[in-house]
Amino acid sequence: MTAVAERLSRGAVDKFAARRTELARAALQTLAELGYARTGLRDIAQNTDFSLGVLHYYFTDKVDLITHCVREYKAQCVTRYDDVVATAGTPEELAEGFLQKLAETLVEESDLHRLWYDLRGQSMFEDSFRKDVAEIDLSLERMIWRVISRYAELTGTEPQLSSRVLYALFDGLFQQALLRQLAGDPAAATDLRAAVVQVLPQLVRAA
Amino acid sequence: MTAVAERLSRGAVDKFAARRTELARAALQTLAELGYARTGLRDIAQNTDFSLGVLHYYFTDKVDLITHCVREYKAQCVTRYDDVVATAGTPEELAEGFLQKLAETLVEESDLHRLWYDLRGQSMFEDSFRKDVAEIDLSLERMIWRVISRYAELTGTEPQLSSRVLYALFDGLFQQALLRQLAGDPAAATDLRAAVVQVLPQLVRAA
DNA sequence: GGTTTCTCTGGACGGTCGTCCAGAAACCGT
DNA sequence: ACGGTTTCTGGACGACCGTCCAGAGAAACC
Repeated sequence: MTAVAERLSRGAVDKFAARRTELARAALQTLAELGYARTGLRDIAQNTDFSLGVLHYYFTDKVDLITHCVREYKAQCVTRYDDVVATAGTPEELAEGFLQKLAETLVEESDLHRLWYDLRGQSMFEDSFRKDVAEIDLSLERMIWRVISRYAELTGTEPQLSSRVLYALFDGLFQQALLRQLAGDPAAATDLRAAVVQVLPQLVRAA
Repeated sequence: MTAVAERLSRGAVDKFAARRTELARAALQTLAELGYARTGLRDIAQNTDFSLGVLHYYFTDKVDLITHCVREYKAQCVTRYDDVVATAGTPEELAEGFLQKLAETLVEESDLHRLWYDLRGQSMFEDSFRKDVAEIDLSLERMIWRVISRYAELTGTEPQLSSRVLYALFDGLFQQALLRQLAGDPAAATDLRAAVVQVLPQLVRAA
């Protein structure tokens, strides 16, 4: 049993876990800035108030740390559209709220999103990430499903495609928009909105 | 002027360029196996009949090598569906041929495809790759466009979405299928076929 | 207040990385 | 057969990597 696991299984988990989260959050920021391939533990430590050693004190190894980063990322973004879904009373309102958030996060959190695609790509090579990445992908799929199924409900229609396919389509649109956003294309967000506006009505149809 | 550039600008380019291509091809294979983050120049050299030094003899640095890998990749896959497009006489024939190739490459060239997504992800962090990646992405977009516009032609309809949006949608579908394929899901290819069959007819409509 | 436990530091360790080069080997026209 | 050029080798270089630890400092407990 590692020191970390031992520590976690004991009583006062709160403070220990809190610091882990704090460190994971800092690591997330550094990773989003540099990318997985170019981020070392020293880069991460330098982004905190602590030294390199603490990372090994709170995490067993690099994989453990990055796994917690990924979990932190998930917590941060999986509920992004839930407010909109909960409060929208008309399909137009829902669509507009969804589009707004979509374009907003594309521009303002582009670094975080590119990290997600980076890590999902890593999971195609490294088994250690596969499980967590797959879990997050599923969470994102459900997030999209909540939006679309609610949209269908509000329009009195039903989704014509499975949750999986719907997510794949939106993910493709978002990823292309992100590429253009990061390349400095000022029209990336606008074009993403336009694309979704075009696609959205075709995904649902009268039951 | 570097030694490599000097060599290239002279007369007998053929043999030099041929070896560069040979090395790039070997590098491509190694990268597809290990991924960008875990592939060193020594791994690549070990996959050839030569030593580490030759890599620096034929390429100025790692970026130069990988750039040529990416170009090699492009040459290898951008014409994948052109035969089908050229020979298909009916929409059904085209759709079936497209689906066949799509599922085939998903299974048999999954390593190469995951490398593409890996490198495209890298281009979100590293400027040096951005230009080449964007160019290949455009080539792939046009590849998809040739398929879809021909499909529309054969059905007497017209594409309802722009080339860019169409590519983003297919790319999303393919990437999700690839993730499942690499995770060992035996239904990945079948499900991709099913998804495309569902989506394809919705993308074109009577002019 | 003394002692145990938790937290953190700063540096060391072996290993791998990209880069570079002196010189051997192969190839060339003459 | 020979001198010049191209091609290739094998190893060296400094930098950076993840990991680990001895011990300093802080906190908690008796």
